[in-house]
Amino acid sequence: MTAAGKVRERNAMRPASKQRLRLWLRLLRSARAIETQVRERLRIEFSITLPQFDVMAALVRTENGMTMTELSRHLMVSNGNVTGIIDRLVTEKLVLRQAPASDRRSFIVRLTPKGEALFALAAKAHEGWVDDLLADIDADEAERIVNDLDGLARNLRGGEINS
Amino acid sequence: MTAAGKVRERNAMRPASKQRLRLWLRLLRSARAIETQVRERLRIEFSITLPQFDVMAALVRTENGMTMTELSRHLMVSNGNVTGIIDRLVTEKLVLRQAPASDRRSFIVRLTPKGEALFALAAKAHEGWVDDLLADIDADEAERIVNDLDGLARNLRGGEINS
DNA sequence: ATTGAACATTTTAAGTTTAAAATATCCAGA
DNA sequence: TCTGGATATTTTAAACTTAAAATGTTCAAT
Repeated sequence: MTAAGKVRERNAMRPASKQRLRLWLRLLRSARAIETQVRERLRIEFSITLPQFDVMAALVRTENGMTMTELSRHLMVSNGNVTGIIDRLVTEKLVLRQAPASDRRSFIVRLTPKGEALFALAAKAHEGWVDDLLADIDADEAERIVNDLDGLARNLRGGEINS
Repeated sequence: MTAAGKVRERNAMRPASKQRLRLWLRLLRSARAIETQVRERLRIEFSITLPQFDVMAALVRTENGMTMTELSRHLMVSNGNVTGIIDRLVTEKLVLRQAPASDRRSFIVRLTPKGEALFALAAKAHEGWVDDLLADIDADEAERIVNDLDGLARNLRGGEINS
């Protein structure tokens, strides 16, 4: 038997629970490896942090901004967390907080023109980095995994799923 | 054409770079969703944090402990980070630092018997949680994704790959 | 033996993250 | 109108995280 065949046989013998545990560890490890790369490049090339990039990526899709709670849910981070990230983005004049007339509890967060311009550059670079980092995975493989992960995410209460 | 067929056609039209970007966003989202669940349950049931669990998981596999640097590389976190996590685990008497005679720069970190006992319980529970969370993915699917992610990880300098 | 580069770890500063408590506001029902 | 539960956000405390600088140690080449 080939070496690869032996690996397959050994894996097939694992109970499903062990396979899923392996999958989870791989998932975490891969996500961390990519995150580390992206974080470092964002810092060096654009002087922004990954969470700040994530917030801007959420905002750029919306016509009318998002509230703090919407951001928190979309990014799957705690609500208190968003406050600090937005504070720093406001300081850098990349986003602004607007008080809607209708509900004085909430704020609408929007990108400023400066934020839009910076994000456009960063997003373009970001797509290129990811394309390089994932170069070993072709489009079909990528789609298959995306679909598998979609099924997975439906089991987990909480987070939104977006394009 | 079926709705699923339309989705496939639309996805097939995307350039590979967009597909890879989608994959990365899904990967991050799935990992976060699982992490949130695991973190909460570890805290509630075992009063430990996820990073502390990760450290103990690394240590339990070793016969002779690991140095701080080995831990840092294995977990793919910065070296300074490990210091604080170990400090807190030492306070809880779950691990201990040993000074090896050979090299006074380094420390060997080991699980205490208390740490081993706690981790054994937590690891068993953890495997069950992950099995539930990933229940939609069968063993074959899991193995396929694991293999795909392995190929991916090889592109990324740094992190170790482990069973 | 000395020196200097490499290595292991800790420290520091800034930012992120969470859970939980506190504040302020909204809104529906009595 | 009033009251209470729900909602939106901020604050707080503790832990995590990183990058970079500082400290101490090792080791090889002189």
